[in-house]
Amino acid sequence: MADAKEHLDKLLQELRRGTITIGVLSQLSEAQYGYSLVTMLSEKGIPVEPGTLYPLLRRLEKQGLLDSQWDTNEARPRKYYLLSKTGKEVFDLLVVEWKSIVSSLNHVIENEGDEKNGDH
Amino acid sequence: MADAKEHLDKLLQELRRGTITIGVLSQLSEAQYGYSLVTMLSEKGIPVEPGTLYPLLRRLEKQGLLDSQWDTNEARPRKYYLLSKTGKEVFDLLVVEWKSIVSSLNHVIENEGDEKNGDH
DNA sequence: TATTATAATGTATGATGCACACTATTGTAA
DNA sequence: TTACAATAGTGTGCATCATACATTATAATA
Repeated sequence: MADAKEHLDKLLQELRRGTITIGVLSQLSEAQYGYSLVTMLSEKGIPVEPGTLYPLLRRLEKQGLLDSQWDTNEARPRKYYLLSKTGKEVFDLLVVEWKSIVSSLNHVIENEGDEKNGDH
Repeated sequence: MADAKEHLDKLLQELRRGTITIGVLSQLSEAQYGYSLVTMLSEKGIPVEPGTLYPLLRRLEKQGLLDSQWDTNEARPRKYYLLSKTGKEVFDLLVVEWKSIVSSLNHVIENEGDEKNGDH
């Protein structure tokens, strides 16, 4: 029983994987900095470790989906990220595909085990 | 523009990751063998590579979520997999969490960019 | 019979992203 | 000055997935 829980955790981790990216991109129509994203997303039910987020932001920037800019005027320097043009496009496509995945999966989950529809 | 597509593919792969497990588990209230799962899931909009599925099945069995049994009576020997008791429980929990993830994500996707709710 | 296609299972390898556990710096409040 | 919060960063290890390949057995076809 105890290790079923551990396996669950791992499976959940895999499930969440990739969704973090959508979550992040969804918040970057307006510029945000890393720390604000961490708290913001957590409040919205998508907890992200800083050690996960920061590398993610850098990856997305390197891929050209985000633009970044340091703001050194405020108290502590903050690095603001914003969706690039490409990022917007990719985000839109991602959302479309995401919905398709969700719909397929909901379908198999609900029809789970009931195979008895007129094919016998 | 061309490489945005590649990045998309990679992001999608990450998105799908983990969902395959739910898809597989959802079909195993009744015994199935690997090949039948591949075709079955593909028809239902969840394409899986055999080279992905077989290791996955073995993993899940090793974790105690699946039971397996060879059937050597039929033409070609087939290895049938079925949800174990633990597997059922884990699947149910996975589904709950999955729905929660979906709901959180849908929420941030739809509220994308509209931050203007009385907190300033 | 020889050949090809397809059903069916399996393995090895490589790329990649995520969590975790750190380090580091700067404000601010005690 | 001590301590904590805000803010950003790095390095390592693990697990999953895709791709490609290998293998056996049957069915079909020439």
